[in-house]
Amino acid sequence: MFLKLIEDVKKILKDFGDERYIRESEHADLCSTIAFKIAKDTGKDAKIVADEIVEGLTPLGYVSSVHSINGYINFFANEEFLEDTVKSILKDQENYGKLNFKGKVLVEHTSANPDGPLHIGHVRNAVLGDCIARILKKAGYDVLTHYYINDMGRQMAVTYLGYELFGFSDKKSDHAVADSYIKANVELEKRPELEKRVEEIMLKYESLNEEVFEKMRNIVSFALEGIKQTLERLNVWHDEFVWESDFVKNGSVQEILKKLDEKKIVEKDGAWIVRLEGFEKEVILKRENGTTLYIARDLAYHSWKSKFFDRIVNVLGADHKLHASQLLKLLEIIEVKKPEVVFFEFVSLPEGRMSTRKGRYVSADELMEKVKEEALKLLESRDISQKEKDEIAEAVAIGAIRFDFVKVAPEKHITFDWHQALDFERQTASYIQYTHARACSILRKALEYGMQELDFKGDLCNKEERKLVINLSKFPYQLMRAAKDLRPHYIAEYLLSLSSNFNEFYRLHPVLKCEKELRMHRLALVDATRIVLKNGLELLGIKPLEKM
RNA sequence: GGACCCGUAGCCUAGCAGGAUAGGGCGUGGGCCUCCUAAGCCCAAGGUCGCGGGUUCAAAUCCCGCCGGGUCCGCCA
Repeated sequence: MFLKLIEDVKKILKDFGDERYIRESEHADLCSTIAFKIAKDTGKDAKIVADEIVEGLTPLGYVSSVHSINGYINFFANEEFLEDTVKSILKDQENYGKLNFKGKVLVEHTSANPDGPLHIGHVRNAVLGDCIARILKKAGYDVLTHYYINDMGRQMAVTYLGYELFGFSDKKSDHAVADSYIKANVELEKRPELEKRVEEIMLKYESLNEEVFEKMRNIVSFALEGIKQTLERLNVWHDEFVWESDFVKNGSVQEILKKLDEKKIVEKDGAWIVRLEGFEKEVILKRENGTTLYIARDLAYHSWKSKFFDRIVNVLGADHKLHASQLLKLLEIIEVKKPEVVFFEFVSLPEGRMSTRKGRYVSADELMEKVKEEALKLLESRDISQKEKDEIAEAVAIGAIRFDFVKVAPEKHITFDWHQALDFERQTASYIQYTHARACSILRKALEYGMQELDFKGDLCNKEERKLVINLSKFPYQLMRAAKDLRPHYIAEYLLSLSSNFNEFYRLHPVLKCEKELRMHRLALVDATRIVLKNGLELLGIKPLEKM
């Protein structure tokens, strides 16, 4: 509905309706700063320019009034806008917010090496990618998600070696794999002659040696089993798990190499080398021993992606920036559609960066367990069943973890802090879940008392209600911004502000105790808020609880 | 050394196609449950928006330089 308001403002401003100068404001429902721009170009006073513009304007559509103040042109929405906002939310329910973007989108995310369990760095990737996929889906796209299984790297050969030397313990599979992988790395330091075996495994795997191939696939699948359990608990979903080695197996890596070769850019000096303009570092496609490198397989994978999708999104750690820019450049050369890459910065521990190889990490499983324990403590004294407590604690814990990662802009470094991770007193997912539960509770009671009619009236709105409705109207607008920029934290910020608006309203204005007309009006508003919070939480993969 | 990212109160963070008193939260101090869930709400203190220049009527936001932190610069992925 807010998008409609913007359209109306554009219409009112006519020639001055440049969208770049229309923005949200704390002083109005919308404002335009076009007068400042014109003042700059013409050398006039912005105040006077704004006054002159406003003189010639007539409000229309959802806009009730236009004012010029200090160069700003302020717009206010009318009561019809408030009513239509609430009505369309109540009508559309879970579909409220849906946009009409069209096309097929592939989102690849997480794609952690299957040499151990997911750690909190992978969680950032998984949550970001999963939220982006949810947002794009709500925006109208046909979305598919991929986990790219990096089964061909050196680290997998070391994992294989670890299995040969130590086997796997009976821990959760991904943790068992990590233990042997870590031990194998220690062993490699002590006995450098084992390097030969590592290389042999890599060579045999790439040449599809039957025994090594089968065993490697089993090891990787075993690790993946545990990883999938973790992802499921995190409420992160992948439609497909794609094996890197399949692109070797089906010949598409060779095809890509041929394509590049035809472009006459490959130097063959034993190894296959491409020197890209503007890059200080050359790209190696093939080693002297004939095996391919990651980038060769990645090119094949992206060539495949480009055939089926209109928009391709990759979520990657910032350490992949060089690789990604080289990949993009090579894709450009062979005329293949390029992906949009969403980078996120590192999650480190107070004692430094994490490393699976060195066994220095906080696993996602450990994080989920500890956060849940903490959530359970808060529920101890509540008069609800143990089963309910467990379900609530689980939803609160997963929500808190997801929210903590999605809330901060991806380009910010995160230093993981246990104290912060376990603190529910902060404004976090549980704040939004609690607000949602509050709304549900009022509606539940209303139903119990036989007060099921809802009837929102624009003219009954007080200050807090009006503010709340205006913010409710912004949900599709915020979704659009998040989908365009691939920045899910807009949604997190939005839900916090909406919760705050609702809690202010809740404190000052009783719902169930007022006379009928006002009660029906407020109940409608409570229900509309409930719906938007629910839809918003679902965009972030957080369970909207009805009781807490 | 080069390239990229970050630097906003004691701590975490939003704002960064320039614009109205720099928003939140944690922590600190003080209030609010005979009333729809206090995982809530209100008030207060706390800010050279890393530093120095520049552009502009206007800079947290754009440009340049510096400082601090991170990442990358493998025939690893």
